Amino acid sequence: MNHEKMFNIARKRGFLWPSFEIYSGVSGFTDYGPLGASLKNNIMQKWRKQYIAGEGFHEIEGPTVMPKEVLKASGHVDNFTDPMTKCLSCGEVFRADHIIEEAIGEDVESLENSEMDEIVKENNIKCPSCGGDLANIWNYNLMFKTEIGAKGDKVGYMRPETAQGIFILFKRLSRFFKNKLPFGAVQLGKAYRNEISPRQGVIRLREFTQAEAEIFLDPEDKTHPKFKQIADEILYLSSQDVQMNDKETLEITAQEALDQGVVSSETLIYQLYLARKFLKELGIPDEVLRFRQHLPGEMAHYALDCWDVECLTDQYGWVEIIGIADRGNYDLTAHSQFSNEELSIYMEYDEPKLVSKTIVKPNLKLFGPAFKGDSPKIKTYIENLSDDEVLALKEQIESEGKFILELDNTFEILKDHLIFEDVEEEVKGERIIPHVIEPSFGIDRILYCTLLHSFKTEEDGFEKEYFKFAKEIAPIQVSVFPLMNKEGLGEIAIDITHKLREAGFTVDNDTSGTIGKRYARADEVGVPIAITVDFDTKEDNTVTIRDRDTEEQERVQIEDLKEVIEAKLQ
RNA sequence: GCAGCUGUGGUAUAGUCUGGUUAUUACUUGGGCCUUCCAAGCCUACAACCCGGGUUCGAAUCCCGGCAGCUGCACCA
Repeated sequence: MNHEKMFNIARKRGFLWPSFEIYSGVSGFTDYGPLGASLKNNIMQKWRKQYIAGEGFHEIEGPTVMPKEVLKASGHVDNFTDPMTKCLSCGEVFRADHIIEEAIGEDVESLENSEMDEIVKENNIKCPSCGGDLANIWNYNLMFKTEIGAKGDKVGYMRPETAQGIFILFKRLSRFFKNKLPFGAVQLGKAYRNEISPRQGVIRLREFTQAEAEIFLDPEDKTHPKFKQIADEILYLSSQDVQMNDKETLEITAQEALDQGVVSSETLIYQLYLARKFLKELGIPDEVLRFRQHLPGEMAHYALDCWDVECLTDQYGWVEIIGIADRGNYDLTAHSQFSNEELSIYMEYDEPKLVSKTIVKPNLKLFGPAFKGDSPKIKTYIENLSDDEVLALKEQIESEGKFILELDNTFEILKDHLIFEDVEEEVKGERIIPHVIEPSFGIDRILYCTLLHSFKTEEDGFEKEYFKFAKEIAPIQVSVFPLMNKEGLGEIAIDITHKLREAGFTVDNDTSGTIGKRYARADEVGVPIAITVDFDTKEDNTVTIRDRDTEEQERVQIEDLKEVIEAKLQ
């Protein structure tokens, strides 16, 4: 693990470049060079393979600009902010709550801005650097704000996470999945957060790529059909208990994690397992991973349970690269309220249930004449009472003989106006709001950790530094070189390069320097397979094919190359 | 956002304190020679003073502002 050396080579060979460099750069952004972009695509493609093909989920792609309403409902407009104030004389900007806390020694985090303004006035709090007056407090929102349309009166934001794009499609998705739980939708794409001071390279970006899956579940049934297959897998878990009581990391099977209640559901455990499998196949080993449960105070207010997957780095310490949360029904409930849409799903019972209850209806013979023109609205009120309210009404009328109803007028409802009936009703199912389990991957951070942990150094006369990428994600799959640049070997190498490109491989052709140097260059960027054209090639149409990891060579007929390479890349 | 330190070819650096020649050296990269399988050697070429302003006859060097990086503080729903 060596951030500095790794980062140097990553820059030199075209993985990660600073953004807007010729204009001195802007922090919080990064450019992926040719190999970086390719590596990132390969990682995302692998993610798709695992979560779409592997789990039967489906991918959607929503807009990155969202109207204010969506983010109002999700809570981002109101809560994704810091209160700020500014000195009117020197222009310095401060976190308002921090200045106040410092001045009066009280925690004011939960107060409204206007309340904090009051405190500033009452306590005569001034600018800490020059003593000037402070402006009224405003909220600095971490979202990038923009305008939709020419009139500029429709406020939009760059999405701060991809998840909301899935929640707002719930009705459509639910129908797409034939209204059957569980189902999962995924989205890969950019998200934006205008961080106040991002300083950790690709670890904390203002524009970053997420891959998220939203798995919609029956709240009563969070079992997972494939759980049995992974029940014996060992998991390394740092639970709340482990963290708070300084215990050893748990090393238990998935089944034990479930039985002991360490993780709350089969589906959540299964997702932890999947995350680990994914990272392992990218070349990030168990030793540098930690599965850490959020502490009670750390957990977002909506989360029922939340686990972070963290990866060890030498430069930044433990870095959160994946979050796996049980968000309950928080998001769907919020969007349902704000949009007035029914975001629930009808669950049919295995067997219809017989429910006995009391219903109430107006005794129309007496009801109509008693209330005349007012009867329709009173009737509507009575019919919309909940089961419990009907019981309460019945009780009151039976004991007191009447019920006073306050609508736009006061009405006196007598016992004779109503008919109560005890009935048995057959209920075939009910509408429920699904719970959501969300694995959320930070692709840029995962790419960084992949680079870091694929990076190897060896002392071999000189220092050898190279990326040993998992074959599946190597940005260049094959390098082809002539042994020497003469007697037409170069032309044969170019010919093979073209043929392999047509066969669908990413192929590099390298003719400069010596053969040893070319191998070294290929190794540096983790090319798994190198092919050398030599003088025998001209005689018998064979080439040597060399495996990066074993350095073993074998001779292969040119026409067999495609199959041999395919087999080696498996 | 605050404080401190830093900023020279692709990389690593000399020069900055004490202003003055064509900005040092190595590696890398491109072209060539040589070379029969893992960074050999030789020739050659490309390539830099973070940006802007100021002081000065003259600024990589001194001063101011900005940007970026590192460290600490703060922030990270």
